Amino acid sequence: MVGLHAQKPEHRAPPAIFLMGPTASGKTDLAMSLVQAMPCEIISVDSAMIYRGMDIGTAKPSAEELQAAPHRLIDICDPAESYSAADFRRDALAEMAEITARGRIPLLVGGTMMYFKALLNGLSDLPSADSGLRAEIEQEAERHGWQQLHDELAATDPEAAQRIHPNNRQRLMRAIEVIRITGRPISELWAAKLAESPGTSPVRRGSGIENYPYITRWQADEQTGLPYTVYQFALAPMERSQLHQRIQLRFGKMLQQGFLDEVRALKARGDLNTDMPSVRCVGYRQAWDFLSGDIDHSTFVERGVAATRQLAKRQLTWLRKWPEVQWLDRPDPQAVVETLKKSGVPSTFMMNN
RNA sequence: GGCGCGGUGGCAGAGUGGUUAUGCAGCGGACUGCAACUCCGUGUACGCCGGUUCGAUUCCGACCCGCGCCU
Repeated sequence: MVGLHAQKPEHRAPPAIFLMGPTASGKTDLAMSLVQAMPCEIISVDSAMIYRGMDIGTAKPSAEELQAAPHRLIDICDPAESYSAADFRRDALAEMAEITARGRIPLLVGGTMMYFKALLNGLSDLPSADSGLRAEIEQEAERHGWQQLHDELAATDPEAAQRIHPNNRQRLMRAIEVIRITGRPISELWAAKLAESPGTSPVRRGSGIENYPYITRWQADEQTGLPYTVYQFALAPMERSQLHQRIQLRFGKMLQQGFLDEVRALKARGDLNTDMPSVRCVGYRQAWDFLSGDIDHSTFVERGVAATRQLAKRQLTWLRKWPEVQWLDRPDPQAVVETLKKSGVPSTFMMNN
């Protein structure tokens, strides 16, 4: 394939499309249509679909759909593993670079807003999680109480203490973890990223992108520091009640498709537990409780559906304040194509093959 | 028809003569390495009418509705 970028050496970063939206809004449908309409390749942005063996409950695209439109970053982890926003950023950048190098457009589709944010805005240079240290911190908390840990944080890093509620153990633990590993206040490390002026270093070292000559020639986007021109879309029905309806319907379908058998199989492995991110996923956690005999079937369904609604609400909270998104109230590929054309995406990108 | 018990916010469920029960759901929000996570905020609701009282969701009476028993 002739390098489209080489033919049209504008000093503009190559395109990338973000397709975001709450659960059950029809993102997969729209992505499938877009793959038909233009030369793009899908990268999943979903913290649950990364897990192998978790297909029904995560609403993973079907085998036929995956055949027609391969999704990257799906089925990349065992349910016993955990995966972080930093992992995602690294992997997504590598996949984007590869797709772009082939003259195609990366289409990032999903609902894990934290991953989108990490990709778009980057992350500070922080150490990754240390399970040993976390266990230690947890023990201390059991002895002295979480409040005391928060007091401790307030003494050494008042800014972080102010931003993290004392009840938010997970984030409190993370802050203390980082401080103990680096010996520096976490708020200082957060600030370090903001100081780095965006746009000046188009290629992030270690991202994998520097291996692709097509890309290194472009300026990074001024806003994000990403070496892509990002077009962002948010898909969600206008009416919340409509989304609730879809969620309810879809949960019922999942049950018919054997969702409980899927969870039964996970449970039967014997090495998974409810502290793991995989088992904490919406629906799975409630199914786990049901299969353990802690709740009855109707409670399971009720709580599973409610948890999904709550997920959708949190996703919408992210999206509402998201800058520069175009909202779509239904999975209409034409609307996306039109926007891209108007935005000056080269027409060679608009025709498939 | 008679007797008994009960009617509390969308649901569940305490309670009191005058100061917010609470839980769940819903809604709003935060969120830089577990993010489909984690966390924060948010509702004077007491069946109806009358009476007692400075004051009634709480006491008294009638009525309506539900459940149970009796004829």
